[in-house]
Amino acid sequence: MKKIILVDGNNLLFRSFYATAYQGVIMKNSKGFPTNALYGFINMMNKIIKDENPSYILVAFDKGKTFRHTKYNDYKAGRSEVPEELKLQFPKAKEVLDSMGIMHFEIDNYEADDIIGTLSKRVDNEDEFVATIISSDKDLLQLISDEVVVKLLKSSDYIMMDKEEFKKTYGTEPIRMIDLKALMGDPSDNIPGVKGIGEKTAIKLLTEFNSLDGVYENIDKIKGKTKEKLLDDKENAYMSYDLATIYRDVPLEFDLEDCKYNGYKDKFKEDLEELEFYSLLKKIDFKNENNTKKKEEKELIIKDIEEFKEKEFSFYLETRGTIYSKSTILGMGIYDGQYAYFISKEDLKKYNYIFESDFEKYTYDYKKNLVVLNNIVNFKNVNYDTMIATYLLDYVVKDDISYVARSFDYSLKEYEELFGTDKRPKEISDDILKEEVCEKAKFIYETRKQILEKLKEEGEEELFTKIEMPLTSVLADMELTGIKVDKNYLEQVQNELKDKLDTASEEIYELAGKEFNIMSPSQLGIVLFDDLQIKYPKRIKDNKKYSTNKEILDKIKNDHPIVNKILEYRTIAKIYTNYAIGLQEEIRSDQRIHTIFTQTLTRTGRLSSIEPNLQNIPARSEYSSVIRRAFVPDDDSVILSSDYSQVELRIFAHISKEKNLIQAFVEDKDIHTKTASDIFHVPMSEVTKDMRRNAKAVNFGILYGISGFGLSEDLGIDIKTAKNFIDNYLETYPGITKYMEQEKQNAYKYGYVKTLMNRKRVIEELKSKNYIIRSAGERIALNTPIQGTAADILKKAMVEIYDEFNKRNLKSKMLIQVHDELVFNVLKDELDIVKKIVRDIMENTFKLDVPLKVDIEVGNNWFEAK
DNA sequence: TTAAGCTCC
DNA sequence: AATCTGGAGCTTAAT
Repeated sequence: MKKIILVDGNNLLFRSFYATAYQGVIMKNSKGFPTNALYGFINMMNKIIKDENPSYILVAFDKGKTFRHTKYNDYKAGRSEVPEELKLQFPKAKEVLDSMGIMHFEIDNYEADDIIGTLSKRVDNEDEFVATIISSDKDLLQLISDEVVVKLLKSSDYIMMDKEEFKKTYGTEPIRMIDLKALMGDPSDNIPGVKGIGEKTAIKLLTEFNSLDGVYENIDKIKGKTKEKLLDDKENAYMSYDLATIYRDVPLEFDLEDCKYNGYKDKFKEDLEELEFYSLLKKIDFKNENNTKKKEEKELIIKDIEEFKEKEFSFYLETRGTIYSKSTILGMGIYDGQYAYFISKEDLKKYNYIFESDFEKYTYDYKKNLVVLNNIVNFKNVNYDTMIATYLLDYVVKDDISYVARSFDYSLKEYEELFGTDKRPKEISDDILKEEVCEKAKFIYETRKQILEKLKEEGEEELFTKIEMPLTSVLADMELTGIKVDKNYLEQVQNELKDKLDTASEEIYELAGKEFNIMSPSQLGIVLFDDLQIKYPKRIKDNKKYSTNKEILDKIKNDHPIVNKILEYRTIAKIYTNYAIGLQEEIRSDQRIHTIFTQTLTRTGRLSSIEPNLQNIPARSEYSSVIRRAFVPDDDSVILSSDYSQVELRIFAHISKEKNLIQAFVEDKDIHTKTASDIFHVPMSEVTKDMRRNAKAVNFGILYGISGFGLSEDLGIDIKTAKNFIDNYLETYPGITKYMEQEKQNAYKYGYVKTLMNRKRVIEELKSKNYIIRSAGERIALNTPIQGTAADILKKAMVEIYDEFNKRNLKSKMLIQVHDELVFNVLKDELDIVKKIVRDIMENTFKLDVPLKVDIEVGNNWFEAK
């Protein structure tokens, strides 16, 4: 029996391209030729040769305009453009296949799918061959037969799909993949399917009725929404069926026998050199033609930790579970540039001295180490964290190190591959664990110089070493400290709110004339707009669903007494579940809440706070005082809150260099009154409350790039007046118009923007052909430097305040950061000095053309301190 | 799992 | 023709 490998070349190249390109970084060689797609492609081809040991292989490509041989030929024209950087890599891919001795094929007006479909049909029709198809496109699963299997690519590995496996997963025959797609659609392939039906529903339908025809023949047996959807989209379903069907009669002038694999040629080496894939060059065994078993690349030697001689090293802590309060320690890998070592969980304490040395240490997610190993290991001189560094380079960073490793030619096993999912956890053997954590430590060590070099190129060295790295320790300390919360008090609040909710809901049922779920937008919509016949204040769009959000309810609150009740119910319900109950559940046995500050998540440089989120505790609403009173100081202490006054507007004034705005801040005027005076052309003394309110909305709107439409909605005025406000504003402050134009231009030119401390954000949206997306990109370009600089400044202040507290041996503690506010537990004895330190540092840590101003308040709980 | 809604700066 | 304010997290309903 002969085996032929059929590879979907387009699919492979696309995958490899987008695996890295969406992070905004496209790998190029020194000549500037993009190579990211080629890297993954060649790597995968090499892996296929190694794993499959094929005698016959063919890589198929799309050619010409892509269309299916159906009556819906032009449908697929809607697929998005291929990026230029990817297009360039196609010819090279084919050239490399030649030098790898692998046949490839393309033919006008057919897709790779069709070629593979045709060849697999031939395999089905004769006796000598079996086939293995390789792609990540599930569409191809329809080709599975007794003689044809599909290996579905998933990250760096693949899943074998044969007839049995398919049946297990989809509960039906492979040919029904077409019916499945007809129902669920495939956005990536522009196949619409039936709107609102996803994979789960589609599989259920097919298990019951076997085929698309079967579904429609039995449509009366189907109930509710699903039936409606099916009937609404019947035409689309059948069109999708045709689109999803792979054409299997492409005119081919060659046969299976012609697809012999010939083995690597000398030119392959040259190609890799030209592409500068040095790690691949090392890995590939060129002499072993037609692959006998290969030697692995240089084995990682793992020695006994007892043999470790002190020097600089990297370490990687493996834990099960990513939330550190709930995670278990599995062990630690260490790499010293030559050898690797493994320390088991039990031994970590014993080898603490290794981490306490003065030698430099590098890791990934240092904060997790500090929190999880608190009281077990004392870390000293850890000055490099791959997670932080790559975040600053604007890679998308996840908890899983393997994710970012892919961007650096490294393939590390993914968390899921090693540990499975929450539902299906996998057991991991000690040997594999040991090897994997050591590989990870090695990755940290070996990419460090390269990554530091990139940081330097971007001018982010100081941001990294002086702000983000030290901040990691500050945040770890804040997380470990936590904030004291009065549980009894919250319980009491919970009970009171519960009563209010009960009363309110009864009143609502009374007014509605029936009982219903007030929290259900769809039920509420029916009550308001159908039962009570309140006029819907907006045009109802095609999707024919009523929105019942606050904006809508505010507009109709004079039409019926029920509306205000519902608004009230919603607010109380939110406070009740999210805060009164939610916060209680997060209080640990030490009476404190320990949030996690994510340092590598936001695109602007802000922190975020999770489990629970302490950055969205009510502050303005009626019930904010009730919740904030629950946050209390320790014994002999008070809560101190210190927040920047209008920090973003001040930064805006500085960056735009708008004289009028700068002057207003320098003279310490009420900025919104001043703006009102300027845009309404009245003296400051004559600015009315209403004028100030309008000016304030414009001030903030401008920061976010609001339109006349948005401002009019915000202020409840007509669009024309709103536009007028904005025009007046821009006329009054010409520097701002100029700045905005320039910033946009730069963003288009470079594809990214930077904050005052060089934090970088790549803006892919600016490349979009879609006006809406591009406009969003422009607003991002304008807002990010401002929001990001504000984040930079407060982070810098946090590090300095923390150091100063330590230097002076103060026992007061920084507890929470809320973007422009810091919350402290301050010992009463230390109140004066803390006030002074915090104000001094926050106001002076970064010099702008306008002064920075902070407001400090103190109290016996967070409410009193605000 | 996704969308809607609401909380914060 | 559709959209219209930047950055987050959490809960509930609905599918």
